[in-house]
Amino acid sequence: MEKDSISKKIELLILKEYGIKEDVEISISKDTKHGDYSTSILLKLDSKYKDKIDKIYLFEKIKYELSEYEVENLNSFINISIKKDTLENILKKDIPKFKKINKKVLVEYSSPNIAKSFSIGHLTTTIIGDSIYRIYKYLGYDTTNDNHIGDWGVQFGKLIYAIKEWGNETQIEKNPINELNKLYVKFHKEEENNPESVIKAKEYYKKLSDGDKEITAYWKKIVDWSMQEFNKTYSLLDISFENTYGESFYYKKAQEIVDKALIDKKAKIEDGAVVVYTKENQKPLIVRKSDGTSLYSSHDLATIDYRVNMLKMDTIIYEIGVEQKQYIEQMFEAAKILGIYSDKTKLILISHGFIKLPGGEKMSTRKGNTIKLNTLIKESKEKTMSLLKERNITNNEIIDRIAIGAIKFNILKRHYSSDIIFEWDKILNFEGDTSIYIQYTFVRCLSLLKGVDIENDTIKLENQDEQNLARELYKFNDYIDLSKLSPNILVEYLLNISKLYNLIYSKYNILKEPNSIIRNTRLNLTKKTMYTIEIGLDLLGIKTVKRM
RNA sequence: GCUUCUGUAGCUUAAUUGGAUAAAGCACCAGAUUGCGGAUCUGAAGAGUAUAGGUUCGAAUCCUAUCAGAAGCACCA
Repeated sequence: MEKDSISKKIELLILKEYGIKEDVEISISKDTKHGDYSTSILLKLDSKYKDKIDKIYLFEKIKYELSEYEVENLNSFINISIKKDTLENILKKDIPKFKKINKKVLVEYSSPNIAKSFSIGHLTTTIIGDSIYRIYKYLGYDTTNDNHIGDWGVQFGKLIYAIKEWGNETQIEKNPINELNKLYVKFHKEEENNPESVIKAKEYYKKLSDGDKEITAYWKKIVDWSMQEFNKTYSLLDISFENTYGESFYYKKAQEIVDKALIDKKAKIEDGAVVVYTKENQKPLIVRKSDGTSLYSSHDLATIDYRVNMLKMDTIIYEIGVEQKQYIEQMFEAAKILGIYSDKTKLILISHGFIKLPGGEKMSTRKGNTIKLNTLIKESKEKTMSLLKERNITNNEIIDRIAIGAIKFNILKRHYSSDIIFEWDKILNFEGDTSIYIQYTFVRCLSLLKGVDIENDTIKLENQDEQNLARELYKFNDYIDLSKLSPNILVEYLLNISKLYNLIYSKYNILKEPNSIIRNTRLNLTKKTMYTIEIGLDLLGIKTVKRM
């Protein structure tokens, strides 16, 4: 990345000149007036070391060091611009690939609960997590992903009770999640007047934990039924997981961790349950229930243990809802106290906001006001289909790519932490800052280049519009790096590229341009824009189309 | 009650984590078309970032208080 190489050069220079080790942050300039990259290092050093540093002298040194760029000093900000001939040269070349980085990264996302339907509430984690996974991989990290499904816990005791009491297996098999959901709801109604059912359910969970054959067989069926449906959804969304270690994978290890914590006196028994004290003024974390069974917190501790100590991950990213934020942070804390991980491993929590209904109401399975993902996809497809029909396109793959892209884009374009109010016309908006706009730009490039020969040796950036586009294209890799935990930055970037290209497209001739050098330059810009969009959209999990 | 988070044009959101004149889309208004795909392009208007203080060369971003909203508070995940 350009950014990093510039910052390293300046850091070295400062070290050599003053013996000071200082991080030099290079940012991509927001305003074209401020060049391509800029840094406020002079101001920072000045306020930190006052008399030791001569700003003018240091600036001259930096300017000399960065002679391959145009460097200027404006109110003590250093603005760095890429020279025109560098831009022209780079336009001839392919987009550079990132080198392999010897760091292991795991991204956990999606993580639905077995036997519950996949609502649009799960969409955020699934789509953002997937984009983060794709970006890390592209950046060269040794990256993997894990769908931490909720396939263990008392709810299975409840479900098994419900199936045994009221279930009809052939009926369940036809429409598993729907039927299981009904049974689950029925159980919750029943438990009020029949306390016996809860006791029974807990017994089943205990039996499951102890490996009882009959109960385990039920559990397995429930998991398989659900996974079949989830997998359909994932393939529709073009999302795949390298690992699906659910909670069931960890419950035994969880118990061992708790046993060890007790021996080490890092956990204690209170009211029959095992707890770990974390921060002062904070309620302790329960890691084993008083009936001896494990629960989510201990499964999560075992999960960290496995990822850090078995898989040797350097960075673990959790893409999870805000409602779990405080809990997860406490659990991280507990993991540290128990010696499961140290600062050597980075645990990153990406906590996304809610999807709410208009009026601010939260969706909940119990209230029955959830919007199913399948419904959303269906609506999006119908809208796409009717718009494409006007253009005589009925190709299913094109419909899918546009419809699914629009859904993903709507989630990815905002910062993950903000809540989303679900309104049909907004989430299915096809105008303005949308994936459709970017896909359309791609189609324009593609159809323009059809059957055209591009020469590589003659490129001259004649006007400001062409230069602006070339400059932005040049920074693609910098932007990818910036967006690794915030895909919305990449979204913004791709929209900007599209805008810059569309301006050129409407303002100038490309194919009809008589001057062969100018024509060729614009064709190269077109090609580069096209590839940039294709790679960029792919990192968001969105596909391009050939016509629309 | 305690803890955490949020508050930015009429609406939906950005702002590279403390940097330069707060940036877009929608809606509204005015324009571009015998075009390489108009799902396009140009322009205008619109906020000084909930409020009041403070720290700093420099604040939407940090600190304090107030107001408004949301979430989490032990054997669910």
